[in-house]
Amino acid sequence: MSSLSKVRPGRPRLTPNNGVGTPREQVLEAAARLFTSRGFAATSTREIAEAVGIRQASLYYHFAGKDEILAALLATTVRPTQMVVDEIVALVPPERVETALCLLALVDIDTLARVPHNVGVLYRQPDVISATNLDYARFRQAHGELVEAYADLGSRVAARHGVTTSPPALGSMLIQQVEGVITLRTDGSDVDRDRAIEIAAGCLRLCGCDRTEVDDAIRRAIDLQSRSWVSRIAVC
Amino acid sequence: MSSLSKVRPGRPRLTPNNGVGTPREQVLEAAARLFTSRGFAATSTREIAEAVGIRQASLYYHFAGKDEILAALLATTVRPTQMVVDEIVALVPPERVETALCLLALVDIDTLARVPHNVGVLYRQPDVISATNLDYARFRQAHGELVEAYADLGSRVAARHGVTTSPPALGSMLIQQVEGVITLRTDGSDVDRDRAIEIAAGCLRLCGCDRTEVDDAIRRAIDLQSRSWVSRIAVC
DNA sequence: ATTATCTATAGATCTATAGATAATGC
DNA sequence: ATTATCTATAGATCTATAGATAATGC
Repeated sequence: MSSLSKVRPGRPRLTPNNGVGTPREQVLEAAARLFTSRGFAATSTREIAEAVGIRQASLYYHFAGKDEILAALLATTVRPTQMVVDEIVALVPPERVETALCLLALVDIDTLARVPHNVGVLYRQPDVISATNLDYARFRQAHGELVEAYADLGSRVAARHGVTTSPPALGSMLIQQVEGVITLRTDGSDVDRDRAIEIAAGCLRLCGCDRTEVDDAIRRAIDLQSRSWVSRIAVC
Repeated sequence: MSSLSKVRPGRPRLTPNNGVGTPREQVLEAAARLFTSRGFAATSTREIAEAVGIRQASLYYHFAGKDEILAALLATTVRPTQMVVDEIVALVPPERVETALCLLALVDIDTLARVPHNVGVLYRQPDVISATNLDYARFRQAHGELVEAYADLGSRVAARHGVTTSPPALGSMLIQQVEGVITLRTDGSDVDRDRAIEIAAGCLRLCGCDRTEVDDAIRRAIDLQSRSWVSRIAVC
């Protein structure tokens, strides 16, 4: 049995369907790749169709329009971390806030480094923001909650070290650090395990941890990550 | 005498010229605002012309095309910091690396917070990157040199504190922190002096400085900045 | 009959060019 | 004469719709 999708009804494509998944999924995959690499407004429906291997008009059987393709993409783009923040925090005893922060950072960095196309970056593109009013608000809300989680854990760590940075500022500095992964990937660097650990260590130092505390928290967080389900978070 | 531009030859505009600067500058200003807020590909030449108050075709008297407008914008967008890194570093005695790093960060944050439109963000937009092959390479080069300056200063500070993060990784973490200002501005937050200092302090902590070292370096850097020409860097 | 494609095309842009026009400046 | 605009428009897209067609499935 072939790994190709089983033969479906409907008129055959001019170039045979060699893609994986349903046609709808093929469109989303191609659109994700083109939107993130060339931009939403700069990508025509024709280019998406060509990437899939169908005619431009055939897109409209699956989606009502270009905006709908974007909306469908954005809807699937909750950063997996957002689903599991609470579980991550609950995994660590409250007196080990450093470890919790470190684990959150590591999980987040891992997912950002691994998602196939960085669909999350679309929310930073002005053409996307002006194209979708509804979804953008929802994304900002969810993202804001993640920032709050960083702010909460971070400022609890910071308080122990006399670091007086305000929680909101600290939260945005921490997530900025983690989301540097997106920039690195865009620039073509690969984010390996060592790099992930360096970034997580940076987060701890941002909160005022000294070297031994950083090393300790990293060790514990890596251990927790390797033995728990959080390492197996779905990557869309 | 009026503050409006003096009357020029040429057929008058349908709507009188109330803008400041030459027509060329008016086009660049409008394009900067639209490109950064709505995206390059998503902005039509008609929209630029309307923002200026002229007809779409009149743009072509000043620029050969939309790409030329973009190129002219990008050409004026060397981050002022890039011009003065060496001077900033030279301003501080070599044994005070912390202060030098802090000063560099403060100057950089200040300029990023104050440039009228964040034209630098254009280089992060995929449609811009694929539209301009030539200028992009030059920008990356200049930006890379700035990252190296951060990497150099940062790792000299880090070495004193047993922080073993590799210089390139540390450099990108530091600039990531500083460029968080761009994200903040995009999100509508205002970056005041206190916020700038918090971010600069974060840079020092990233390199392993403890609280007293951070406070000391901040104090010295602020003093240097206030008494030297670097506070008066041109903002395009 | 249902499904998923195809061809063909309308209508709305959008970019860029050609040539006219209304000022100033000599 | 020179300058900076204007009007008009060609030609190239680009999005979306209408209707035909070639498969499967009952």
